[in-house]
Amino acid sequence: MSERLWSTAWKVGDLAKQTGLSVRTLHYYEEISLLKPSQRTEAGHRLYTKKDIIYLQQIVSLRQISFSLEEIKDCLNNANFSPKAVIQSHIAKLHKPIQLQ
Amino acid sequence: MSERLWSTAWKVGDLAKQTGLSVRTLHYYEEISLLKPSQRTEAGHRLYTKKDIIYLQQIVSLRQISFSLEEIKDCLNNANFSPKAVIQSHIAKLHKPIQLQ
DNA sequence: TTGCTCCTCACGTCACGTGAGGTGGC
DNA sequence: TTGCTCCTCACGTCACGTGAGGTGGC
Repeated sequence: MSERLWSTAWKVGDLAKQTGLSVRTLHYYEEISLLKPSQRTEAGHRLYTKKDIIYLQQIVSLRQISFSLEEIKDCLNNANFSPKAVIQSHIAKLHKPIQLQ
Repeated sequence: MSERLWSTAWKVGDLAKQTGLSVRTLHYYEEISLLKPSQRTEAGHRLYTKKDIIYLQQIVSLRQISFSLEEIKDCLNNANFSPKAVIQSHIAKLHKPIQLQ
């Protein structure tokens, strides 16, 4: 009956090790509805699928360029979201020089 | 007597505009003894010198690669501090690939 | 059975944000 | 005098860290 449904899924600890995030961080992302695992085991353990992981990689990328988690949520929920445009606008900001005097 | 000592110095608001940091952030950096302005006016207004600004630019650089303010303090207080070594170790970390399975 | 990982609270912390109330120079 | 910037509290918030106490599969 229960033939390890999660053979192609990852538990929260696996994902933490592989991404360098903490388990607490993944819990928090679920808490604020940023990334909810697609499945749970019968015992209530979180199961992340390949799809979840791809989504998480986008989150991590945007976080690295100092987006707030709220902004990331907006970006990824927006059907018009274009990674290329986001990166380009980020680079444009970086090119604004720090001017003294 | 007081012939605008700060002709070659910047007030906290000037510095905020030019670096993109907030005034509160600069207050906070002084509060935790990360960056104390070299001078104050008679009225108690913070005056940052060229030296302070160079120091601040190092802080901002290290913060951008996700150093904590405590780590930054240690780095910059360490006589052996080598920007090159820090950046190289940071790049090495980035090259550690995210591995699944 | 022992160890490890998982779970849900829940309080603590870091790095600021955001007024509140008042002072000071062009 | 009006506006703007400056000051010092001090409480709030975001993104987690860190136990506390208990459950579950190899």
